[in-house]
Amino acid sequence: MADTDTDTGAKTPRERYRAQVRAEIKERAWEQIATAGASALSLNAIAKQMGMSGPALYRYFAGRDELITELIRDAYRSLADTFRAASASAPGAGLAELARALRDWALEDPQRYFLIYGTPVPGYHAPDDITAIAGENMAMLLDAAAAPAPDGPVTSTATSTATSAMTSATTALDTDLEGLGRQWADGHPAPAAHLHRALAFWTRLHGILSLELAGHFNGMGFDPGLLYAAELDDLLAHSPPH
Amino acid sequence: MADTDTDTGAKTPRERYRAQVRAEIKERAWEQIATAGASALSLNAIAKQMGMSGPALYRYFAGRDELITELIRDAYRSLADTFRAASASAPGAGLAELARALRDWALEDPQRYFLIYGTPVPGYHAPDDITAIAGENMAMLLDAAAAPAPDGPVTSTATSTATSAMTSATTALDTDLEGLGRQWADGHPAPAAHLHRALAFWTRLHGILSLELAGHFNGMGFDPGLLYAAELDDLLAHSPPH
DNA sequence: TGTACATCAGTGAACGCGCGTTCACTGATGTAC
DNA sequence: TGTACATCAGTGAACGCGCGTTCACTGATGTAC
Repeated sequence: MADTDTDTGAKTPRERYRAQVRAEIKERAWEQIATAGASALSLNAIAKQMGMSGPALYRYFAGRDELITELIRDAYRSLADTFRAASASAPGAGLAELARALRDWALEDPQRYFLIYGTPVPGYHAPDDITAIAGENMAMLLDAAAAPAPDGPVTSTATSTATSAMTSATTALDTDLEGLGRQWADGHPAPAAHLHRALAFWTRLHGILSLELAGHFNGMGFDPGLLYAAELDDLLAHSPPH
Repeated sequence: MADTDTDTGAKTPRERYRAQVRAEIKERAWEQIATAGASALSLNAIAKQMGMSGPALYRYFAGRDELITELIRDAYRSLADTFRAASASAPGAGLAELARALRDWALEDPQRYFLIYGTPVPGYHAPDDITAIAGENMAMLLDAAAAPAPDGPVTSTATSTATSAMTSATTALDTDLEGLGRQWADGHPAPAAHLHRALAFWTRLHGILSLELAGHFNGMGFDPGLLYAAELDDLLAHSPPH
């Protein structure tokens, strides 16, 4: 729904119209993906739905692949915007705010989530600018992981120092993460503990979200949102050691 | 590769041959899925690869849908066998053994993992017997979650009682899980803490595995196996309260 | 303000492809007497 | 052991479909003098 096309520069009537049609094509594409999945996306079907002929779409996209790539790009951008908004919402916004935002964003359009984090198409390789946006998201996550956890929402009675038991697997991982810390942070390298927390944040929440959206909790009769909150609380309470 | 067809009963030469061809069709199907994903599975392509005509396959499967359903069934069965073997390997086999087995099984054939736990086909609904096998897997997981954690592989210095800080999200989840506990356990209901641990086990490990297999850790240069081990250790060290 | 030209959105026909699936059939394999 | 019949695996032709994509084209919209 958001017009994510490049609207910078001049805006002649023709360009305006062009951007408008491009946007509508993408909207129909999202509808189609939501209905039958990304693999069922068809240019001809979109054209028919818009009341025009199939080849007309080639005025706006070089082909099916370019359209899909554009949708993936938009999805990553949308998530980045959501994270940015969540970070800007509160002064000391941390992982809890990002978690809430991520969950809302995923539930809002499950197929959009799957387009990014679902089963990959074996042949497809994302262009560089897309991986750059994905990295931007990880950087925001890392920033939030570096901030000290607020004791407001977390009702843990144990202090983080008392509970930071370092297992052997954690020490092995932390030494392994040093290279990544130097790669991600632009200026000073990120501590391994922060990277560890960011990764655990990502993988835990994705695990719940993807299983939930795929319907694997369906007959079980419990609220996945509570499991989501519990896993987040656990992560914030038992902070990795510094 | 394993012959999972029903081999009970008599075995006339014709039946033997029939089972053999059925098995080869499935093998080719798996190869095709591994190459181009499940959505690209084509009966005609399989037939051509086996040197026979397209319609010949209809002697063995009612259609494409039945073949895919059969593959999904086999995948669930294979995972169940793997879990059973891991449980039987050691006398006090617990979550750690299941985690190892799950990871090996997933890495052995990523597309088989995705066929079960990947992006769902929006229209498809699994038959009852498949959800039954899936439930069997969850039951084995729950059994392991109920067993006391061995202190061998886990090198945590904190005792489980000292670290079991109960967050408000956990208490909310635990009360929500009571219904599920009565539903799953055949005889006596499972405690919410065990269900909680089983669910966290599942979602955490799935989160790492699915992102890893999808290639989302690719440029990051750390070993996902270490993150996997660290998350497992964290789960075993900070046991949910009983 | 009007005319000549360039730009560009959209059409319709066509190409080649592969798909799932049906149907009537041939020929080999098994079974019954 | 041999003959008559039934079973069943596999073939080839065909149906209808929808796909992505190309091409030459019409007609409308904008631009330049």
